[in-house]
Amino acid sequence: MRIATWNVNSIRSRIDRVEAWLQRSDCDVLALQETKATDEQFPFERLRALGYEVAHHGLNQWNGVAVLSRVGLEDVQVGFENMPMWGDPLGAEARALGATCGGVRIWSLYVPNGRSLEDPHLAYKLDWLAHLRDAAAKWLADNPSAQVALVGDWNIAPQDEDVWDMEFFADKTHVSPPERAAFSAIVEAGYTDVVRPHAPGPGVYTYWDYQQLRFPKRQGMRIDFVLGSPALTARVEGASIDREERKGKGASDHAPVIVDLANL
DNA sequence: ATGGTGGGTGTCCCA
Repeated sequence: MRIATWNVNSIRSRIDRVEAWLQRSDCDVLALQETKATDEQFPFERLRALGYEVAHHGLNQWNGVAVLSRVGLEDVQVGFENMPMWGDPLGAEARALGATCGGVRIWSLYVPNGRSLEDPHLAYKLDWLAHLRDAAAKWLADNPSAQVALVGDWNIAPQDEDVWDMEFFADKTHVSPPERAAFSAIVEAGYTDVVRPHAPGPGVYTYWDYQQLRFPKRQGMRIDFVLGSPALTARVEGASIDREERKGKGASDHAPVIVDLANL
């Protein structure tokens, strides 16, 4: 079974690319982030026509997460337990969607962007991650052999090699100790980065800013991850980052991240 | 040539 995650940065502007990618990638499950669409605007039919069941959660032009599956899609859940809210008026943002696909509990996650070290959005991001940790720990406590994949755009570079220049990021988010601690807490709760062993760094990234010619200059960040529960991690046979998809006109600023699981 | 972006409900906000 092949699963993947991809921040598409607007499904409406990227639908041709997503269709073409699905047609060539032999993917069974694809989690999307930043669909930037309401459910009404989401192109369900074009994806169903490719053989996928589709669950989407989108409230407005921001955020938005989806799960596509051709191996079943059951028990869809919008948001995780006690997920923090944001905004005025206070409300849940469309940042987490769970679904069971082929026996794997997939969570498509779009972790809040902290914006800057002084911004209240950073505290929101840390709180959101702490509650995700609590929810994910409980899923494993309830069933230690559960196959769970926490996938998506984490907006964190956990190691120094995950950014192109630590000096550039010295006063920026994504690499700060509190953010890295929040990521580590989820790892310590039992979830493993299953891609890194198959795509070692340095210089291996999943995101390149549109600005400043970051992609051709190979100045990226590794911020999109697939974290597997122990039972899922045991099934991983390979993984890759589809850097080719970042090339050319009309690319998302993120590349798809792909994981291959042994059949049961 | 020392600059160079691209989404969205757009002339501002968000990444």
